[in-house]
Amino acid sequence: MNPLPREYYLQDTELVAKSLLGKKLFFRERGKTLSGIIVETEAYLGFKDPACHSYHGKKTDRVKTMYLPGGHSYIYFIYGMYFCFNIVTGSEEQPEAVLIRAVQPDDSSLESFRKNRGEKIKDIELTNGPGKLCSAYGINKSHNGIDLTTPPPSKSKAFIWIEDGIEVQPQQILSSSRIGIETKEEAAKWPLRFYIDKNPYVSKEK
DNA sequence: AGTGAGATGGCCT
DNA sequence: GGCCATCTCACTA
Repeated sequence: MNPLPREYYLQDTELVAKSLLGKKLFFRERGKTLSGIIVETEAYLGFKDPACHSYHGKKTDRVKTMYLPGGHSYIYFIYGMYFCFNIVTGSEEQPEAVLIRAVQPDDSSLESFRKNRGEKIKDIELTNGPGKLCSAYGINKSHNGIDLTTPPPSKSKAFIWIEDGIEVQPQQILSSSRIGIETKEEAAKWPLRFYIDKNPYVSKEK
């Protein structure tokens, strides 16, 4: 286990969103470790971003974990059925985050992912969307606010962390507007979604 | 392959 | 009461 350090997450949010492509997302609970390569992310830029939950300094119960230092998980419940997994970036005064939208499953995790998602789901459909990947990993609200840089003292507690994975060249990184925020005025156009070119595990082309 | 509706409940005004 | 950083299924073609 070799989690990326705190300093990594304190960098510029957009930079982190791009840099996370190719990294490995690990999740360990009840002695079982699942993993996949991050292939799609979105940046959410805090105070100045109308699409961000912390826009204009909003700090309701749900958004509180975004005010933790970079390198914590921010997980919220959406559409009555799904969870979205984000990684907090920046300092405590800077409630920004990166949404993980899709991963490419590691072979060692395929069996568990399918068990969590349903036996008839194709490999390609297991983790190609923010709600799908949470369901595949088994990530839910109980994992909100976890420190991704330091394993918990007790092994029985869940841990989520990121490690270096595959190398991604700058020219392999494409960007687009973010998914699902058409109603957020001009921010709907901001090119803050990043994904690996031609990777089949990306949620959708655009 | 692409479209459209329904599921389902926390969150916020 | 309406919105929502989503997904699935049934239906066209």
